[in-house]
Amino acid sequence: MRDRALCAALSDAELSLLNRSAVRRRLVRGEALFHAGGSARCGNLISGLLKISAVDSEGREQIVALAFPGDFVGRLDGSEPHDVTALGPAELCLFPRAVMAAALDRHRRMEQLLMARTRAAMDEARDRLSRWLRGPAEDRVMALLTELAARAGSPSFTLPLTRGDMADALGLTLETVSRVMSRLRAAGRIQAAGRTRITLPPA
Amino acid sequence: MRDRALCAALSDAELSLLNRSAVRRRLVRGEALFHAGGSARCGNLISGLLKISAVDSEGREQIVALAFPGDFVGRLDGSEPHDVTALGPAELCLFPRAVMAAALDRHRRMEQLLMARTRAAMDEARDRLSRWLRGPAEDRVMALLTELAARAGSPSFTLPLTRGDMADALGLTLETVSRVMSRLRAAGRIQAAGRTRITLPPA
DNA sequence: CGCCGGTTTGAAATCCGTCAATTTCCGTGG
DNA sequence: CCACGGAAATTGACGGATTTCAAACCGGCG
Repeated sequence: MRDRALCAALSDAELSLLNRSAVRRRLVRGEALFHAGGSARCGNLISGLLKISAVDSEGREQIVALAFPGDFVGRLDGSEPHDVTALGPAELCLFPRAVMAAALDRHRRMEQLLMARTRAAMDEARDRLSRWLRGPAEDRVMALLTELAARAGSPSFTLPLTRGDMADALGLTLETVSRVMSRLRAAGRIQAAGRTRITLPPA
Repeated sequence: MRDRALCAALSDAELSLLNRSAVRRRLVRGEALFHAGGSARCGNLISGLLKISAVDSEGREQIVALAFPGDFVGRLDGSEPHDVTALGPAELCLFPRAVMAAALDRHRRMEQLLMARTRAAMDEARDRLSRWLRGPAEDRVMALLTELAARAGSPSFTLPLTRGDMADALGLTLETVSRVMSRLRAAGRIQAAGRTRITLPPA
């Protein structure tokens, strides 16, 4: 994990120093890590999957990003504009903001890594604008499934989101997602064992 | 302008040094600054408005961001994943990538400014996910107009986008945008003189 | 004056959202 | 081990909003 996280920039000595203020945290499905408004901590996702979401004025939830293992979560300035919630069992390594900020200040390489990640997150958000939130529902669902397969590193994977979560991510309703999944299965564009075991044909 | 751009971090001497490799560029409406794939330059938008867009497999364009005066455009690593096009007459100050990268390497403050901007751009993209690309067409159009009014610093402004551009930004069709604009005008939710002079009522 | 890009408007078809009824899955307790 | 309960998912019907296709309109510029 360490090589995937920001800590890759640190020496062993520095790492153990940082680790003294580290807090391990485990979440279960649906448990909130942060709420919109602020947080005193930030850190890395070790395992599991998080959703980063906003709730609009009508009370509907929009997922603006997913966090995968190795991703940095939280803000250095404590301004957390979104809710961050576990989609399943998840494990994190958290630090007080001040500690993280000091580490970044000390290690330029670490700061550059964070910069690169932020850029990547921006590109991902923009990508989603074009690939997940336009066009017919079928295309959106396929785009999401394709992304998850890519992240899983295999065309066969366990779907970590409920239909409702998928709907919130894609800007659709739960029912539409369900119908589309059924249609995709019937058309042979995906294979499904149970409700969460998905396989994408080579195509 | 300088105080709004990254150069705010530089001393006069450093600035004049940097300026020796600066290139001024003017664009007319529809003229491309970058094409998806790569570019050798990056810099600041001085005046005018740019659209940053991707073209999907069906040939439709999705605007993933707008660039306003003072915004940084281009990438330090040359990987430009989007098309960047002028929405109207625009003026830029460009540098070779290597020069910009060296300046950032030398001036930590400048690098931090760029970092802050990248974060802001990410938040903006995520915001748009929830505010521009879901809900009824009327809400989306109003959200765009409100944003433009805020950027213009006045409830009365000249619409810099064609109906087609608005549609590409909002994930709608040109016709729907036109219909919605007519409806909004009829309902008194906006005032329009000619096709581009817009005024938003105080609300 | 007439072209042309941009815009408006219309009518029909389609897709998606809403409301509502079932059904499936899965963990829990008997 | 099975039955039960509830959450998640599926499916159906219907209405409305948006897209699509098509035609007409406006305004600037050669």
